[in-house]
Amino acid sequence: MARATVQEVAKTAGVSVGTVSRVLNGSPAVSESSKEKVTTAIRQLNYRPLASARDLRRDRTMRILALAKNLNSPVISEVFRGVGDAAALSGYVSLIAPTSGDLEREQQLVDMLRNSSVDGLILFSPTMSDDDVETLAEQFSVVQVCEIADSEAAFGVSIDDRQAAFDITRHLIETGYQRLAMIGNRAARSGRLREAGFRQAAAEADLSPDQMLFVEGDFDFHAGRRLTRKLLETGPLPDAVFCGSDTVAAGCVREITDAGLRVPDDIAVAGFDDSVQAEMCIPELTTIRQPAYDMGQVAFESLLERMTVAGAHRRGRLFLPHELVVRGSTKA
Amino acid sequence: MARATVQEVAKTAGVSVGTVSRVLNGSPAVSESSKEKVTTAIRQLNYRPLASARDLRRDRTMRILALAKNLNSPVISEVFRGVGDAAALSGYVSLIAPTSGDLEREQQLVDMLRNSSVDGLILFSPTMSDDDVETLAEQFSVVQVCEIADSEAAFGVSIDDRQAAFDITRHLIETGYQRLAMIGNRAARSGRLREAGFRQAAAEADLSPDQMLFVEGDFDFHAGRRLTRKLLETGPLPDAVFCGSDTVAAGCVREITDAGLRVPDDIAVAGFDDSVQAEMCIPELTTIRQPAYDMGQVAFESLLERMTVAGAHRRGRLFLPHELVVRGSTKA
DNA sequence: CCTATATTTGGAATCGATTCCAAATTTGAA
DNA sequence: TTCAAATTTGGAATCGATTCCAAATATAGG
Repeated sequence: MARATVQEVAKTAGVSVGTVSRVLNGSPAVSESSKEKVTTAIRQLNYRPLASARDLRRDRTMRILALAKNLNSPVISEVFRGVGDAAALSGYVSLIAPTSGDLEREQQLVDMLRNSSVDGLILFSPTMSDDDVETLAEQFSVVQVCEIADSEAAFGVSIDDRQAAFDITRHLIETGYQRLAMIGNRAARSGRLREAGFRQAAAEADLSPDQMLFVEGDFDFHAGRRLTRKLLETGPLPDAVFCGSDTVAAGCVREITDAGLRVPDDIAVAGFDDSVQAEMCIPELTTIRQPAYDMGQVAFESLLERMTVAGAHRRGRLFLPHELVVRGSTKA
Repeated sequence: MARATVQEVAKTAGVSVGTVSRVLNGSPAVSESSKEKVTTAIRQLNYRPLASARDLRRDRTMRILALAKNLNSPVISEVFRGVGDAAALSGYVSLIAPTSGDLEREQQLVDMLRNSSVDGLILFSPTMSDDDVETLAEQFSVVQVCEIADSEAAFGVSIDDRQAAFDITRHLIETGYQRLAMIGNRAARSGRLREAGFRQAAAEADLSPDQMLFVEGDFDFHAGRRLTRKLLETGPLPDAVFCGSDTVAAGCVREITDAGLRVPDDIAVAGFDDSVQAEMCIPELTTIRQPAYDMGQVAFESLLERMTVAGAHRRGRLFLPHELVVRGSTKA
C-alpha cells in the first residue's frame, strides 16, 4: 500500500485539497460535515502528511537539534531532558546527536541547521572554534549551553563556572585546608574557567604557588585515578584536592583510598556537578550542584525566542545559580 | 540576506538549474568549465540546498532516528555510538531522542518515521506494546536493539539475556554459593529474560525456592540500595546477590558494606553490563559484558538492509556474544 | 567537409502540502 | 422573498531541488 496524498484524501472524501488541508490544520472555516468526511477518509487511507512537503511550504520544521561530544555524562543527559521537555511544551521536537569530538561529523550535523532540516541548534561542547560558532549564530538560531567561551561575544546559558569553582575552593580554605591541588581539564571551556576560579580563591587566600598543585587531563574515572597517582607520587602531598568533575573525583577518592590514605582525614576531595556519582563515592562527595534540567529549559526558551522573534538580540550570557553541597569527602 | 535557491545560483553562474543540480550531485555529465562556474556561484551566494525540497523530490532523507527512554545509561550511549558510527559510514545521519517513558512523546517521535522525517527507526526500550511495534515494523523500517520481547515475532539485535543471566548465575553456583538472591526489574523486557535465566540456573542446580530470593524494582543506584536493604531485613541472608545491572549492583555493594558486612566474604555481588560502574565499585564487580558498541553497529546494518533492500525479511533475532567478567565482588 | 556518435545543456514537469483568491453557498435581517 | 453579509469551498499557484527528454554542441571517423 503506497503512501496516500492530500489529493487522494480529497477525492475519497469528495472535497477539495484545500478543505483537507484546512481540516489537517484545524482551520475554523470548515463545516462539520466536511470535517467529518475528511476525518473518515484520513483514517480509512491511513493518511499522514508528508513532512518534507509541509516543511517546504511552511518554511519551518518545528524541530531543533542539540549537539554534544558524548551523551554519557549525567549533566548532559539532564540538560537535554530539560531541553526536550521545554521543547515539547512549545510543540517542538528536540533531537540529539553526539559528535564524538569529530569536527567533520559536527559540520555535517550543523549543516542540518544550514539546510533547514531543523529550525534551531543547541550546542553543548562544540568542537568548532569560537569564531565559527559566532559566525553561525549571526545567521541562524543557535544557543550554547554549559560550555561557553569567555569571550567578548559569548552568549548562552550556564552556571558561573569561575564563581562556582571559587566558592568551593574558598570553602576548602575556610575549612582549614592549606595545601590545595586541582585536577582540571583545559580542553574544556568550562574547565579553564574552573581553573581560574580555583586560582583566584587560592590567590586571595595568599597561598603560595607550591601550595597550589595543578594537574590536568580528561574528565573520566580512569583519568581521575591516573592524575591522582601523579599527584601522590610527585611533590609534597596536598591536604585537599578539588576535581573538575564528580567522575574525576570518584577516581581520585578511589586512588587515595587504594594508596592506604583516608578521605577526608588525610586528604579531602571535592567534586563538581553533583551527579549520581557524588553519592556513590565513599565517603560521599562535597561538590557543586548544577541546575542542569533548568539550564536545558532556559536554553530552549532562549532558542525559541531567537527562532520566532525577528530581531531578537543574541548577545549575553545567562547565569543560573549553582549551589555548594557539603558532604563527607571534606571535613565540616 | 535571504536564502539562495538553485534558480539564483543558475542565473549567477549563467547556466540552467539542471546543470546546477548536476554539479551538486556529482553527475559526470558536466563540463569542467560549467562545474567551475557553478562552484564559484555557490560559494559566492553561500548556497545550501534546502533539505525539505530535496527530500520531497528524492523521497528519502538519509536520516534515521534512535529512541530510548533515557540517555544516561552507559549501555545506551555506547549502543548509539555504534549506531552513529555505522550510519556515518553509509552516509546517514543518526538522531537520538529520549521518550522519558511517555507514550505520547514516543508516538510523536515515531510519527517522524510515519511522515518520512526519517527513513528508519531504532528502538531501544519502547513504551508502546509489542503488538504496536510489530504493526509499525510491517510498514516501516524498524529495528529493535537490546530490549526485545521474547515473542513469536521478535526481531532485533541483542545479547541472549536469558543465557547471560544463566551463565553468571551458574558461575555463582559453581563458585560455591548456595543461597542466591536476585534483584531484577520486571518492567523491562530484558529484565524478565534475566530473571528467567537466573531461575533456570538455580532450578538446574536443585536449589529450593527459599534458596532463591527475588526482589524487583527500578534499575538505578538508589533502588539498588533500597532493594538490598529489603533483602537484608527480611528473610535469611543470601550468600550471593545477582543484580540485573551494574548500577543496581553498585547500590547493593554499598548497602551491604554500610551494614557492616563484607563483599564478597559475607555476601558476593554480581552485576550486569560491565559499565564503568563495575570498575568504580569496591571491590570491582563480577559482571556480564555486553558488546554494546557492536550491537549498535549491527543494528544499523540491519536497519540499512530494511531501508534499501525491497523485500528484506524482517523476522529473526540477532544474538551477539556476551562475556562473563570475573572480578573481586565474587570469590574466584 | 560531412555524417554519425558522444557529450553537454536547457527547461518543463514533478514531488505533496499549503495558501490565497475568487466563487459558491448559507445565514440573517428586513 | 430579497439582498447583503458571513461562511464555506474549489482549485491554481507556490515552495525549491531533481530528473527526464529533447535540443544543442562537440568529437571522431571516413
